[in-house]
Amino acid sequence: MANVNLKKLAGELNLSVSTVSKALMNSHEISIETKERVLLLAKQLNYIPNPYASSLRRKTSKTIAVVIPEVADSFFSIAINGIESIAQDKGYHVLIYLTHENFLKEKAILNDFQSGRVDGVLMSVTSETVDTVHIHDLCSRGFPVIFFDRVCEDIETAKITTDDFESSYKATKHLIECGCHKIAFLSFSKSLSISNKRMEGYKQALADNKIKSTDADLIYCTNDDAYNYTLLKTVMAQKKHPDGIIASVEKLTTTIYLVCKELKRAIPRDVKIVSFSNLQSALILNPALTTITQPAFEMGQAAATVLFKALEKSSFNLKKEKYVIPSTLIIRDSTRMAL
Amino acid sequence: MANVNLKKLAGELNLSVSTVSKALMNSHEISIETKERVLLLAKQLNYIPNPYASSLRRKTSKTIAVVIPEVADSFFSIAINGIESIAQDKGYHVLIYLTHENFLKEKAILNDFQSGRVDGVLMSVTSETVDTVHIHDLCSRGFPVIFFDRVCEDIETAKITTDDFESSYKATKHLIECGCHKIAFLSFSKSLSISNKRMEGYKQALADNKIKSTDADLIYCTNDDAYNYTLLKTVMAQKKHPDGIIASVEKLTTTIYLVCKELKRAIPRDVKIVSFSNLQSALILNPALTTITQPAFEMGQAAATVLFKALEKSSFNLKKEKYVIPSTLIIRDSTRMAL
DNA sequence: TTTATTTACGAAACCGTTTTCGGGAATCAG
DNA sequence: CTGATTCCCGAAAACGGTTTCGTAAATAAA
Repeated sequence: MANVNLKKLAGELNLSVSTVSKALMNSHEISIETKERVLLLAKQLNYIPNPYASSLRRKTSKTIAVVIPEVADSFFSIAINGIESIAQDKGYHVLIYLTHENFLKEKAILNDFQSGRVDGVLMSVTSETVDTVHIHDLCSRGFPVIFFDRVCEDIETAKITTDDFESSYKATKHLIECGCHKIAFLSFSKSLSISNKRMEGYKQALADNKIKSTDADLIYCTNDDAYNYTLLKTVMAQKKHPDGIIASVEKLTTTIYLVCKELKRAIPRDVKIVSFSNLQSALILNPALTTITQPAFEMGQAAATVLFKALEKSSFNLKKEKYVIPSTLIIRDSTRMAL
Repeated sequence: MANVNLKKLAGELNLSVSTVSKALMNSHEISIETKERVLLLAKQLNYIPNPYASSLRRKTSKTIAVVIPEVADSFFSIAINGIESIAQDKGYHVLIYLTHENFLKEKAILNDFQSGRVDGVLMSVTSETVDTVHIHDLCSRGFPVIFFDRVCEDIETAKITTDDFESSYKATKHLIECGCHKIAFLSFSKSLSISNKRMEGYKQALADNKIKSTDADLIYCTNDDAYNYTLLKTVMAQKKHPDGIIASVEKLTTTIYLVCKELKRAIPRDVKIVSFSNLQSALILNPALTTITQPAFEMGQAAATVLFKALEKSSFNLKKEKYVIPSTLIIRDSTRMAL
């Protein structure tokens, strides 16, 4: 492929390889005239340096990794957008790895990073991740790890999150103010801190409003849509079904809507629904969905920005970097009182 | 980072670097006992080869690129899923590049591939791409380029598409059968072949059913949501507004729904809508959206599969590879007659 | 026994950069 | 005029693998 390299340029110009290299790097050791000669020919021949030779020598790859559970989720899609926008600015390349919520995959992917393939990683852990030695290993080697959204509590490194507790609290309070008495919380992982924080916000709001919380109202969904469907169906089929629901993850929205449709539970009359979601189509749903919308793009940008700060200054202390970017509760028809 | 390398292993084992390397590659030149010794120590010390040293020497990177307009679109998200699933199987890494429908970005990104950074590219061109020399350049150097979804007609290489003409024809016919007489087509690019094929299918269906097509019914939307909103608003505000609409791209769905809501045009009573879309939430929209759903995951997988065939056999002729995976028309409430 | 072949390994070149080091020529200070 | 700097460049080592080639020893063939 890349047929024109430094040696070729050097040959054409009657210069040494090292001189050409330095000229291209705008080194002060090289005279202006020589630099111009080199630049000119390099442009003419469309010289493009071999990134792998360069990475090998410099021990930096100008590449970062993004490790996420999946990409078919608008939060992660939009976050990638934010990450990529910063990376492109900085001239970095971004490798994408999907774990599909599989812990072993996550482990294998991170293990590979010891090879020096990437200069740092932005990640959201899987819902299965409880053991964190694979991440700890990387961190202890000084490898930059930045968590965004789904963080590991027990690892001290940069974390970009949203205000999960507070926004969940607000959403729950909103449901209560709308007259809900029996509010269910749809969790999707027992281990994920993000899921637990949201649950805590929910519980706190109930407590503050003197509503007793039952464990029966905590619905543990999984990554399996079919399973979730039957689970939610049994929940909503009960005579004393919840009159308010908080879905702690976007993908549960479709399921709960379908269940309500099937069971002829009218939203918001029979049950009011609010969901953590970044779906652009939330406002054209039937009915329009009240959402807690996470600042996905901003979180992606923030994560990338922090990483690049660390890459630019090796003394940069990632452990101190904690950013909490607030989510916004957008009230729509699915929680409307008079309808 | 990667402190344990071949030299280290060789030292510990009293072997030469070349022997260790060959042992790890399971070369026949190395005795079984030596191989076992090497493998054991490599595992113990968690040896991970430096990918860049290897790429430099072998002139292959075990990395592919995916170049797409954006990722916050369910078609592309799902397609990435398909691509990544195959790549992970094959032990390849995938670099993501977003063009944001910007031709110059696309050009710069592809130009960089001459460096040997990636072994091949899967791409969907921008809506601005008319000049295709940058792609031609790569192809003529024998660099594997696989188009998926948004292809360039004038470039002979592997193409994975869906049946844009036929599915658009079917959708239009469906609208006609639902009693629509004035059907508008929402295009999003004058140059994109995919957009034009869909338009042709639409026109053909009109012609076959003796409905005269007016240029006024071809609505050219852009990448700017706000612009599209006002454009569609003026269209739908007319007294003789369309009674049927085909949205040729997913992102226009939200816009047209909002416009109808704003203008109190009832769907499907006043206007019936069908959209090219992979939104999972289509069936819980207000009303549920009739879609032409593209086989995004399968297209991604197919594209990756073709690429890996080419990478495994250098004699593989990409020019002959054309796959058309059909879309499916899913009829829902937004085109229902009696409502 | 001699010759040919196989087996198992090491030395060294190589991939294309970057970077250190050294040195000749020119410029400057004394 | 001599010595110290500065300017500009090239030789060579280095990065960490892979691959070619050579070769000593063991084995097979003649």
